[in-house]
Amino acid sequence: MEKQTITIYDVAREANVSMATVSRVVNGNPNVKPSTRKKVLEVIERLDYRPNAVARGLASKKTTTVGVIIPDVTNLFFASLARGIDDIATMYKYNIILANSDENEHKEIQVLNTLLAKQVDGIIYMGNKITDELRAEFSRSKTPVVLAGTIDPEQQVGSVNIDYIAATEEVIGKLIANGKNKIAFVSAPLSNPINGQHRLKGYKNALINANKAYDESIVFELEPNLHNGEELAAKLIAEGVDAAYVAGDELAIGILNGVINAGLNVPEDFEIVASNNSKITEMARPKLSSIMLPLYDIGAVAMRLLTKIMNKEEIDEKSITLPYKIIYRGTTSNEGK
Amino acid sequence: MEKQTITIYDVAREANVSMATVSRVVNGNPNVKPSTRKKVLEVIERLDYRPNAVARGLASKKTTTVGVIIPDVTNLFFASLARGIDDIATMYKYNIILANSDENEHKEIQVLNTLLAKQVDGIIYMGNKITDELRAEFSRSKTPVVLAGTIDPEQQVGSVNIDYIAATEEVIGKLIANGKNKIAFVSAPLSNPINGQHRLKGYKNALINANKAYDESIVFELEPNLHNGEELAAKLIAEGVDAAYVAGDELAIGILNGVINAGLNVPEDFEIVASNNSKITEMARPKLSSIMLPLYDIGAVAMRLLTKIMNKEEIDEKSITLPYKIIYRGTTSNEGK
DNA sequence: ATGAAAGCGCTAACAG
DNA sequence: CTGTTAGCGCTTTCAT
Repeated sequence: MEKQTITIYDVAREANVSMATVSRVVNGNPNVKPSTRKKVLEVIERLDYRPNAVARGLASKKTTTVGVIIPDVTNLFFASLARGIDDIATMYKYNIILANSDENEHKEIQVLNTLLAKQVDGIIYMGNKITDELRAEFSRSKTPVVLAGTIDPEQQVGSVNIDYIAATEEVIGKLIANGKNKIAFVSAPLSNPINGQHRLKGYKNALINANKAYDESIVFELEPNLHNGEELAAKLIAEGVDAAYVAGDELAIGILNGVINAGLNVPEDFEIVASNNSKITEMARPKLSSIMLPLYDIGAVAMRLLTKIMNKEEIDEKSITLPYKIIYRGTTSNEGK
Repeated sequence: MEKQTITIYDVAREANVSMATVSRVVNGNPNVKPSTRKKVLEVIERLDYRPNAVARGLASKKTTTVGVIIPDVTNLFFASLARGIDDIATMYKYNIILANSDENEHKEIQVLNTLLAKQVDGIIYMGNKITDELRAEFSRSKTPVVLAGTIDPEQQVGSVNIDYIAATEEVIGKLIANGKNKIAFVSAPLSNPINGQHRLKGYKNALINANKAYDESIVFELEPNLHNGEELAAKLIAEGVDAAYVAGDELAIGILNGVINAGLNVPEDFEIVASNNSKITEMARPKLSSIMLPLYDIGAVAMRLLTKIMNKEEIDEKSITLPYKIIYRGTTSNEGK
């Protein structure tokens, strides 16, 4: 015999009140006499009643869940953002539906649509380049979208980032100040505006500031995994590169290990700066110097921004720029710092 | 003027059929004449109709979403499981609601309840010790639960794991065969049955096999983070330990770096074996030898198992044990292997 | 093969 | 402060 799910109606009957009243106490509506509230609460307790969020969602047109599109949870960079997102979501009584996209345009569209079908109240998107098709889908629905740690040059929707240009410029400047002559720019695909437009621009700016020529032959674009980093090390050394700015922590560790295994000393012969400061930068030996993105905060602030939008509050600035730091650890020479 | 959401009713009207028919074509019910199916499909296309999953969920009592309770997405071990879970979920048309619990009993109960309120079709739980209260909640609802990479001695619900005892026993045996005399057992809290009962048992077994005494003074229990590992290294060296089995990859890297920074050679003076083989084991220098848990697969199989249960299919064995491997990399001496 | 109609469990006016 | 009454958008018998 099936266990009968007990509904708001059962509670109403047992408590001798109407469904509306039960609904009121469940939702904390103050317009209920304390004594009847108490009575209802007792029945709820006794019957072990649990409101059905789906029914509630249908009736109220709000699901208190937000969709989160993430390239890959297994990537510490995004996982850290996701953690910030979830914590703030929880704080505001939202849950998150997490969907991996692998930065695949087709999957992104696909996932976005199922998220919308599930009537999420909002969406947080993390990824790379936002295709026109995706942008079109974003605006087609009136569901609010916020970008976390990703940049859309069109700036249609809210977003949270740091000033990648300034950060990169600063760090390259430091490398130059340290006496490095040939500083490589190593990056995940440049199709990502953060890499291709912002970080690269910061790199160029620093070069200009120092009166150095931009040399495209030491700008590398590759899939950001450990192996590619290890492999690139030899090439870097062969090119006479003596420092590298690396967009992608895993890539940075690969390069670091590759360079050391090749017999060079870090930071004496070769300096490296990573750019995300995910947990793994501290696992390297020596520990990686890195731009310190406030990963958790980016996620948290993005979610907070989304709650405001969902709540139709006034937003002063929908493109939020968070402060960054640069932390010089073992892969840069720290004299004079 | 508000954009009017278009419903199944609108489609029915425009296509001159009943809602039931539209519902049928949307759900791929074969009992529809091809010509009318075509007609309906055209209207759906024209009106850009998208079924409301919430309404569907209320009517059908199935939400096609599963809840995933995870200690912390930021932990590569669990993130890897989560990836396997999500991929298989997607394959079977489910979405996942991801909720971080921090292995906090209170949060776990809390989260479980909101998941149930949202009428998830099933739950995948990852964590540590399953408290009696949690176990009680599990059985209180008829929502199926599967444990991924976590052990409940009570074996109430389905679960997917490897044979931790055998794996640990094998790896300790190897360390002994390599001539190591004082092998520490370093672990995250032993309250987790995997650590406290299975892994530790494997460790003891190996000792017995080799006719060595169990020495509690070199069994360490601590929060599994990098810093604790680094700090423990000195103690280990002081104790005259010459090898360590470490349950927790981050912890293992900490110990590795600590030991090397103290001037020892790895693996000559000190061997280390990690036990989860998350991505970071390869980022260490030298790369960490490790028990190779099929993390992704554990998640994937757990989700697959859950789909079967949700689908009320016959389950031959609800406690699944996946094969493991041991991969000897740079932190163990590999002579004779 | 198709339609009518009764819910699914809850919220939200509205009335009192 | 409380009850009545419509729905929310879709699935699902049950007829036809």
